[in-house]
Order: sequence, then C-alpha cells, then structure tokens
Amino acid sequence: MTLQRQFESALADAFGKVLGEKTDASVVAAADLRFGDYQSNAAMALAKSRRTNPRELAGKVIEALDLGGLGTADIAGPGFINIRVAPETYARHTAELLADERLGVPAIGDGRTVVIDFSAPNVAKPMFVGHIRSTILGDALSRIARFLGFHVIADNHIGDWGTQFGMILYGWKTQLDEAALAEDPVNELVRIYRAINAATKDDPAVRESCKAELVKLQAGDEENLAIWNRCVELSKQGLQKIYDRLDIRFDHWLGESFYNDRLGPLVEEFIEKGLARESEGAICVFASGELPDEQDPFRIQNKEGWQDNPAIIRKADGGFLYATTDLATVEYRVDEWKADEIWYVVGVPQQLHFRQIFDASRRWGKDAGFRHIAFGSILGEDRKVLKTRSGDNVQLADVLDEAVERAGQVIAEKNPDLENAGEIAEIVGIGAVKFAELSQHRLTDYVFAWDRMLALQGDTAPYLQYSYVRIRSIFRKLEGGFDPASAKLSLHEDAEVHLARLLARYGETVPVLLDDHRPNLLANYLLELARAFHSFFEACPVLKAEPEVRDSRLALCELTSRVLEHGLGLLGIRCPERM
RNA sequence: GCGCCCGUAGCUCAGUUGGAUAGAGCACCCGCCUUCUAAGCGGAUGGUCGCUGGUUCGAAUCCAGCCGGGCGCGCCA
Repeated sequence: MTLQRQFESALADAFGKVLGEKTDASVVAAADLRFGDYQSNAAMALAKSRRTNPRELAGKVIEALDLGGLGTADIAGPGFINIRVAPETYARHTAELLADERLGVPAIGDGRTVVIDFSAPNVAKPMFVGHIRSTILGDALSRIARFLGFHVIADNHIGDWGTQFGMILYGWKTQLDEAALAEDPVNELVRIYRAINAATKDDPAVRESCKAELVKLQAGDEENLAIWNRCVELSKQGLQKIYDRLDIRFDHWLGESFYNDRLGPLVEEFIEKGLARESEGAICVFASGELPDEQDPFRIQNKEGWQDNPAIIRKADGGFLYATTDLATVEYRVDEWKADEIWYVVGVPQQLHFRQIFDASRRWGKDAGFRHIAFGSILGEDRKVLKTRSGDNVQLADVLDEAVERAGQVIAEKNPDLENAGEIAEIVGIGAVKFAELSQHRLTDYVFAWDRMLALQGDTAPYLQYSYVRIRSIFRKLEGGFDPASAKLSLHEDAEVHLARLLARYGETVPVLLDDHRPNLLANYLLELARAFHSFFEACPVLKAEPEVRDSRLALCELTSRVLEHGLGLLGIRCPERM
C-alpha cells in the first residue's frame, strides 16, 4: 500500500475516534518540504461543517493518531496536519518496492473494457505533425490504462471511405505513374490527389468526373472497388512504417468502410424509433426535449433564441456522414466488444460533434462511459491552426527523421565511440518528440517549432534517458554481485532521502493520470525523479562508498532505473543502455 | 449573437482539483570534468498569476462582469 493511503487510513481512524463517526481524510504530498512529506487539510474542512475550531480539532486528532512509527505529525497554521516521514520508513518502503513488480502501483481498472479511439489518419495521405497529438496521447493512455488493469482495445478508426476517393480514383485512372507507385506508394497517391485537387478548382468537368467515380465506388463498381482496395492496402503499409518507428500497435483497424453496410439500416432505425426525422431534405437527429435547453447538445442559442442544431445522419442526396459512421461505430463497440467505456482522443474543435454523438447514443440505448479526450491545436508560425489540406504542412515522418538526425549529431559529438549509435539516435530522437507532446497539458495549443519539439536538453526525454544511462553505467562497473532483493537500506544524506521519497510516490502518481486523462502529470513526476537522481549522483558516490552504504545506494539506483524505465514505458518511450 | 477553451518570469510551459513564501526548462550571469557518462550538478537574476469585483480562515485555481486571443455552431471529416 502506498504511504499516502496508509496515512489516509490512520488519519481517518483518528478522526473517527474524535468525531465518533466514520470520515474520509485526504492526504496529499506536501506542497513544500519544509512542512513535511505529506499534509492533510481535513481538519479545516471538517471543522467548517461542524462549526468547531480547526486547530482544536486537529490537536485532538493528532493525540488520537497512530502512525505506527512511520513518521510524526504536527499542526501548523490554521489547522494543517503535517506528516514527516522517518528516513527508516523510506528505507523500508524502498526495499518493499524493489520486491514489487508493480512498483507500488495499484490496479484500479478492475478488468473493465475500454475502447480507445485514436490516431485515425486518412488513407492515401501521409501523416502530418497535426496527427502527432492524437497518436502519441492515445498510445500513452492505452499503455497506462492497460497497466492499471483495464482491458484496453486500441482501435484505429482510419478514414478509408471519404469523398477524397473520387479524386484519387479519377487521378489513378488518368495520371498514375506505375514506377513512382512501386517506388513510394503513399507519395504517389499524394501526388495524384494533390494534382486532381488542384485541377478541380478551375475545371468543373474534372469535378464532375471525380463525383462520378465516387458514385460508382459507392454503388459497388468492381473496378473502382479493386483500386480502392489497393489504395487502402498501400496506405496501411505506409502508415504501419510510422507506427513501427513510434512503437505503436493497434488491436484493430476498423475504418469507416467497415461500417458501410450498417449506415442505411441505422438511419432507418433512427427514423423508426423517432430519434431522427427529415428536415430540409436531410435526415437529422434533433433535441430530445428531455433536457433543459442549456444542457442539450442539440440546441444552441443565438440571436433568435434557442435553435435546433441537429446532427445530420443522411444528406439530402442520400449520402451518409461522419455522424452516421460514428453512431454505427458506437453500436459495434458496445454490442460486439461490450465496451464499458469508449475514449475518443480527438481535437477540441470536435467537442460539439461528440456531445451530440454521445447523447444520441444514450437515447438509442447504446450506452457506455463516453469520454471525449480533447486536445489543443498545433499552430503554425503565424499562430493559425495548421491545416491538413494545405500543401506546406510538415510531415510526421520528416519530424521523426530530423529528430533522429539531431540526436545522432549529439552522439557523434559527445560519445563518438558509441556502438549502435544509429539505433540509439532513433530511441533518443523519437523519445524527444513523444515527450515534447506528452509533457504538456493536452488542452494547450502550441506553435510547432523544430527546436522546441526536438530539444535534447533540459526538461526532455533525453534528460530522463540520460539518468537511466548513468545508472546502468554504475552497474556495468560494479565488481561482484548485488542482489536487490536482499538489500538493506539506510538513508542519511538529504539526496538519498529525497530520492527515496519520490520513488515512493510513483504508486501515488500513476493511478491519478486517468482521472482527467493527463499523461503530463507522469512526465512532471519523472522529471522530478530524474532531477533528484542527478543531484544524488553528484552528491553521493556509489561504487567508492563503504560496502553497507554502497549496497544501500545501489538499491536506490536499481529502483530508480526501474521506475524511470517503467514510467517512460507508460509514455511509449524506450531507454537506451548507453547514450 | 450563442457555446467551449486559453491568458502565469524576456521566451516555452507546469502548478497534485481551494492551501502555507507561485515552480521548471530555455536564454542571460557566476562556479564545477586527472573521482560511477558534464545530454549533467550547484548558485544568482527574473512574477500586480490579463483587469475589476465577489464567495471564505485562505483564490493562479470557484462565481460574476469586462479586456485580449483561439476554436465551434446543417448537409466535409
């Protein structure tokens, strides 16, 4: 059990004795080490509701408090209860964590099934930097949820059926370069897409031809279906290369096309059940009237007052849309996969869309714990959102290449004799890109800048990886064996105690990451841990210390390297042995 | 017009859900490599947390109103 939970339990008992009834007493890591290791504001909160003096209440609680020798408690200010943990407690706790393969992290998921929808690029287009957020965030959340005991289904809902296929089909038939296709399929698809896209702008005839190709495809024309199939396969192979580099795997790739057959019947079902009706030629889902207007995602207010803001599920021309596919997808995930929760890792602009989908799904009887895990936009230098459609967008593959290139330069400079330099540059460079994304609050918009995303010093993945590397280096130079399982720890130096203090907090940090789906809290924790380690490393020699001190410090090093490697692993970032 | 998000050090950003003297990184300045990897460590400088009120023992955090920025509001995804 984490120290935090032990203190909460002891404090709850003490409050129970004093107040004569069961209460919860939350304990958090102290804001400032001068106040102790942990603090509780429970006395102030409880005194308020009971109209008693908080300091007095805190005093009685401290008298009744039994910390079992883990530490000492005192009162401060208006009624804070501060807990100071004894170094021996940290020493013992560190030894316990070394024997625990979960590193102190409780499994809170309880086997519940959660479907995570992330990345979802369009086929026949490369991934741009804009895709980085959903892809990396979604993967990290998948790893975290899995470790916390959820049954995770990672689903890549690729855009394999959009209207862009009209242009691609027409381009394929009129100007495909077979040699270029063999060389670099995705690039060739992009080339014809762009060429036709440009042509449609000033030639209505081309536009009509594209539309005709799309209609033929949707009607099941064999030739067009075969071309479409080929395009999707080639695109998937291209995407897989990037996912391999990013070390990302999906359990399913059920794209839009997978739900095609369901769309027509779904719309009919919605009409039959009175969930949707015709309006201006289109079939729309409107407000239920069950909610007050201000809570209803299908109603928004404007000059004329409350107005319907429907989700269109069938166009006037009979075509289906984004909302239709998303509803079919919900149905499949709830009925076939028995999803208890569905998380959508999609940008914040689509908030309204998801509120409508979630509400419509519930009224339809397809209920799950829906979560739109929104994130902010990546902006260009002009502070405008990077548009996927504009041609000057930066490709994700180029960002990765540049990151690895820069990491390679640093290695050549600092450690020219390093073996496997190429492989390590890949681990470091890609780690840097991932960490730049994950260390930030997900809702923050940011301007894309090479130097910022590819920084290798300061609060970055390489900083964390470097602390791991320093530890591995110690163990390589260690003569004779060391058995972490039988290590006896005694902590004397401030740097030792502080390192142990942070190691104890890993199990307190990981479970809260999913409260609001924020991996950046883990990034913050890991940076703090690595800072503590680097300070320790400078202040406390390990190999040259007396045998008992040495073993104690080796135990700290061992646990630190395990937590760093594990924590980075939850973010999808690997650790090299040397760098 | 209505809704959502944002405004914190010169720059980029955190801030454990209302706690104590608001923290990191970058940049700048001063120190530290014959001792376990200097992608590092120690120190210095740097803030009216957009503005004004309110709620209370206590507000960067919650509420209201302004100012500034981003995004979204019927047949794209």
